[in-house]
Amino acid sequence: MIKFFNTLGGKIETFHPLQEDTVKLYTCGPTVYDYAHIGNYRAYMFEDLLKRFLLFMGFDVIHVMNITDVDDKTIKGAIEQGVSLAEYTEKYVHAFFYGLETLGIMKADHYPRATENVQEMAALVKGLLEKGYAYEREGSYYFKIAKFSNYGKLSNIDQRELKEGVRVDSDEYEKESVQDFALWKAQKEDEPFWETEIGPGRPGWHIECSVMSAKYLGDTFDIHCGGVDNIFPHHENEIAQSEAFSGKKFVNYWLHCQHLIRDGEKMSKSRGNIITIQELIKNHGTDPMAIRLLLLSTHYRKMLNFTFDALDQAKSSLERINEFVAKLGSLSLKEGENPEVVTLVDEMRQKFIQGLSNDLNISSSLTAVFEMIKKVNILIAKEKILKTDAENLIKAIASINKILRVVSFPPNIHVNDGMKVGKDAQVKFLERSLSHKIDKKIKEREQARQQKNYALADKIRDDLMAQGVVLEDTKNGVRWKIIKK
RNA sequence: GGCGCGGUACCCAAGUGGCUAAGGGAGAGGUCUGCAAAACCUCGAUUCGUCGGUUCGAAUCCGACCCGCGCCUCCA
Repeated sequence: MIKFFNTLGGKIETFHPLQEDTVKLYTCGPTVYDYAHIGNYRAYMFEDLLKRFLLFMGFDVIHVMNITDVDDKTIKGAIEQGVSLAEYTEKYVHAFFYGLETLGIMKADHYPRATENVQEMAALVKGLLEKGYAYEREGSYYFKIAKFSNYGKLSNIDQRELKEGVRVDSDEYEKESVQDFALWKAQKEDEPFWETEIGPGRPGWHIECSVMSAKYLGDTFDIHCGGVDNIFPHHENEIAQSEAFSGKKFVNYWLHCQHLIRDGEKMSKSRGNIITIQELIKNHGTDPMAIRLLLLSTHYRKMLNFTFDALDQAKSSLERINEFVAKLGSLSLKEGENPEVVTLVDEMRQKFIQGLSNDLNISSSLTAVFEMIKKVNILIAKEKILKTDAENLIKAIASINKILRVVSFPPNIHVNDGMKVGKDAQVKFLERSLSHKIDKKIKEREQARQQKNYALADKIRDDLMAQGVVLEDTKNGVRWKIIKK
């Protein structure tokens, strides 16, 4: 039984998709006016966890993520730089996908762009106009909130309780009511515009999600995600537009993730406290998988306070798992299977699934993994692990790694997890090309050690260390690995 | 002012009525080692923001309060 916290209603609910084995998922994508920061990626990471978990549980997932490539900020940026809107946004779109790939976030099935769906948006505005939910003022169109009685259901904001006198866009002064929002903005001088059946202009922000979700997922679909800051007004307005137009329920489950904060404050471009993935990797030498685990390991409804200390901790946790897998691969074991291990694997798997089933409680799932590692390590120390056990354990880790996707399997272990990581592939290549050279050095060192020439042995070890290769003397011989920062 | 989220060990973080309050990181001790490193093991909160209340029993439910943060304006 899978349960999620549904913002609509504000409680935990059992998840039932519209179709038994398919989940229709819409996640709010980036506005491509600047480089995405790790706070933005936290949302995409939470959505990745959700999606991978659903896939893991046997659902098909149809995933749509919009790309907002026209809005006030993109227009402003393009004008400032004297380039076309498309030219301006393209580099950020590119960077966005680079970030997804770096962090191992699965691709959506569709990435519709606002600029490619403008005519459909105009058609929706026209439809709302005909049904009396919209009105026109000087070429702009607004949604008439007074007409939509369900307004405020998602965010629990009663219309009357909206703070009076808050800032109103200077170009929207002609609205009937402050709370009404723009569906369509009339053409302005120097700004890009589209010729449509409702006149020249450009879409408002909320309309794109209503149009593009319906286009790929239908009038009603299962899950809609985003950051908590989207609850109001963005998602509230989407509901109003979509339901007013279709007369049907828009979305069954609304899932929102909390913010990533830094030094106690929300990370955002306007506050100037952002950190990008590129910055972490290039300036701090961070392993992208440590970033992934950090973003993943705090429950999505809890604020995540980003610190470099937390990043180090995530990296250490990750290494614990990686070391475990590497150890399993390097042991020389007797044939056979220990029933105790079979039970441990079963328990881990069960608890792992149970955790995620409970509103994506990743902490509980990770605990299951670490508990198993701990118990197996004891068995390894007692030499109670047999060959089949090691294989089963590796399979089990590979299996849950379909969701976590953070584990690096050493070159001698071949797992088909169907996913390649850029960084992993790089490291593996490095390992292969260095392998011969290092083996030679290790032999030299072993010789020196046998002759009790420890000075030479230590020098060889230090030299390799300087090159980022760590040697470890174990019972089964010398093991080496490349240290990733 | 309205609507929300959170406050559990040095740090991160589960647990939401009852066995010893998970797990990870850091630290201390130990095993291993020529020495290291790495790895592994052991240890760690009589206590869950504060104060009351309900209960045989509360970190968990109720009330009040304190603190931090977010949204109400573009924002993941």
